[in-house]
Amino acid sequence: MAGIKDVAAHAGVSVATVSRVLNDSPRVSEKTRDKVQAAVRALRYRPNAVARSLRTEATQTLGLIIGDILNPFFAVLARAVEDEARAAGYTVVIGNADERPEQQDHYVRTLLEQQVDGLLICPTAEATPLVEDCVRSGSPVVFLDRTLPGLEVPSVRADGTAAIHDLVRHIQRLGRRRIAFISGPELLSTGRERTRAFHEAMRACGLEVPGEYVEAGDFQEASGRAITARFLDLPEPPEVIFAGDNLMALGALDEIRARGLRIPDDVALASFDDVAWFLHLDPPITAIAQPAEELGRRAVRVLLDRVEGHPVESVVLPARLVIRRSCGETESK
Amino acid sequence: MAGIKDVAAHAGVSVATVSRVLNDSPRVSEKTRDKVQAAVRALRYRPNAVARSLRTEATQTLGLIIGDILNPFFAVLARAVEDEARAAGYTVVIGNADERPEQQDHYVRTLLEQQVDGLLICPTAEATPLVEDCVRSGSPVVFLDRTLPGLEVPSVRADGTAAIHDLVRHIQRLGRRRIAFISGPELLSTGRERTRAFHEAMRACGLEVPGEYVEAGDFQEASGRAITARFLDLPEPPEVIFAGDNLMALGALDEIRARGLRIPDDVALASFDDVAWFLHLDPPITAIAQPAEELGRRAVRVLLDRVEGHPVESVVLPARLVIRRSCGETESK
DNA sequence: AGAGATCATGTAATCGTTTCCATACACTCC
DNA sequence: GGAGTGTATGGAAACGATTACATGATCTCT
Repeated sequence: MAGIKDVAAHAGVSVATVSRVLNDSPRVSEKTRDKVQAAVRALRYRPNAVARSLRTEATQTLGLIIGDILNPFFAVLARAVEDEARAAGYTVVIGNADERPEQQDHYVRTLLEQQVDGLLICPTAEATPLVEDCVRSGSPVVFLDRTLPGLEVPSVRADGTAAIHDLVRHIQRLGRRRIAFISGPELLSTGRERTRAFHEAMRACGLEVPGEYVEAGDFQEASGRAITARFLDLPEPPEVIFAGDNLMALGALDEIRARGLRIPDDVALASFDDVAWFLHLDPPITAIAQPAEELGRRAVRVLLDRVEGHPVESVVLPARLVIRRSCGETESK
Repeated sequence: MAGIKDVAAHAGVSVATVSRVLNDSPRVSEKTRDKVQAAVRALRYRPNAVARSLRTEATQTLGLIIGDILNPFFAVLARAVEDEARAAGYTVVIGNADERPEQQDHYVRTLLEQQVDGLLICPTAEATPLVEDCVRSGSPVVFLDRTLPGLEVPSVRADGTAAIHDLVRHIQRLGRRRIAFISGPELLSTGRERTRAFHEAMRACGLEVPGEYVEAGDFQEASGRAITARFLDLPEPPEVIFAGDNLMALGALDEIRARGLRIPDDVALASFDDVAWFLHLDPPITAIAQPAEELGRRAVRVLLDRVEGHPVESVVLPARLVIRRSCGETESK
């Protein structure tokens, strides 16, 4: 593979000059610039980013660690992160933690060794020693979607509190009161936050939440289905089932269908997380949409600000209620 | 950041020895090994992969260029590639070409500069000069899902021919004959192949294919919807609409629903590509499933064989028909 | 006991860039 | 015309690891 030396020889100049041309430094005469560029083309020279990074101590690369690329929410996030990063001249390396702390650690370690310029993490469960370490040692890290308590790390996330209030009020106006919630894992900040918001909203609307009406799943399809089954088997089953994320909503949907119940007539369904195909279901599912693209973009901007040493602040964007038909026909205004 | 030199100083040995311990070379005494490892822990030393790569000329990184991470088919592919690569000690950098040749080129260039050890490409449209160049210059490239004619590159893909035959026969047995096909772009090998297989299958079953019953979309939702509209406006509309990929099937579904038609009673629907939520639709969609995980895994294995200089062969795996209810109730056996 | 083999360790070159500093040449100005 | 000021270029030292080769110590065998 041709190197900068070969280009220099071919153009009859020194490597320093070639390097200057490549990084279009101003101090190069028109003539030599042309000679060098001709040599570059002739030899099909391609700069070696590894060598460059070693010297400049910057890789123009960001790391992104997410729960699971197969979850549409994360896919959208990843896509947005990549687009924004590319626009800023960065490449993104995505790591799939698969919601397992040890695999998350694997990626943190690998990405740090690869000398990424910054790291975006959607943290799984509690902080691991490695993550704490790397935060403490000052690596530029930004948390995305989720946060970890007790760590001084800027984060970019959505707040669903208001939207959950809106949802409960919407349901109440449609004349239903018995709402059950499939909550997320207590270990995740998003799980905790949604559960708290649900209770608050119910109280604010003057609605009861019996203990059996809230059960924690693991954000995966199977748990959504199992919990829905238990809800429906209750002596007094709920009129509405609200799932804490899109995968558990899917599980709930399956269970409801399997029992031959109709949505929304027999039981209504709503979900946290909006995904493209909710719109295509029959009936379309009422959901709380997180601004996923915006989250991804903002996260990159915050991270790059950190990398450049600017002071940064956490970002919280509101989620919003998207009313469709799965909780009943919308009241006319 | 502590380097190998600091570790050496701390342990009272030379950098060579530290390096040997790190790469667990056998020629190190038990005692020094312990000393070095202690120093590594004490200093929280983390090897610099950039420096290592420069010296060893290997980055332990693979590049993967796909059409769009938001398409569930590619998401599954990406996930499988990553899993298999990680198992082999490699990291994967994913590039979203967004089905645009120039963006594909951007990633090819960037990934080559980053010195990836191998490149997996799902090529968009025709070969660009850059891709041809890089293939000709012997970079280890493997095509995934799609191929490019005229280039000597091993590929890993699924063949849907047999499954499309099965589908047509299935539909015929259910008593329908007028099948329309939303085909993919002529520029993509997958588009061409599916169209050819559809025609063959129809002929083999003795069914007619009027010219108006085949129209090419772009593998995106909107085109699926528009083409479906035209099909349904035909004087003699089809009894079955077969979409060439999952996104166009979604578009078709929307158009059918928007007209208040019932599936499968008024018109049946089938899709190439199976995605998780087809199962959750009402009715569940009959589809042709590609072995996406297997494709991803095999692609990595073929690529790594190439990287290691072994002779490799292209892989073709069969797609298979998954019968659900969107074409009518299955005949009892 | 001395030659030769074996083993642990160290010295220094190297990978392909960037960049600091020196240099040489051409101006301008008094 | 010599001092001063730019400007284009080159030489060579980094960056942080790996590794060929050298070295000195210890062991084995006759």
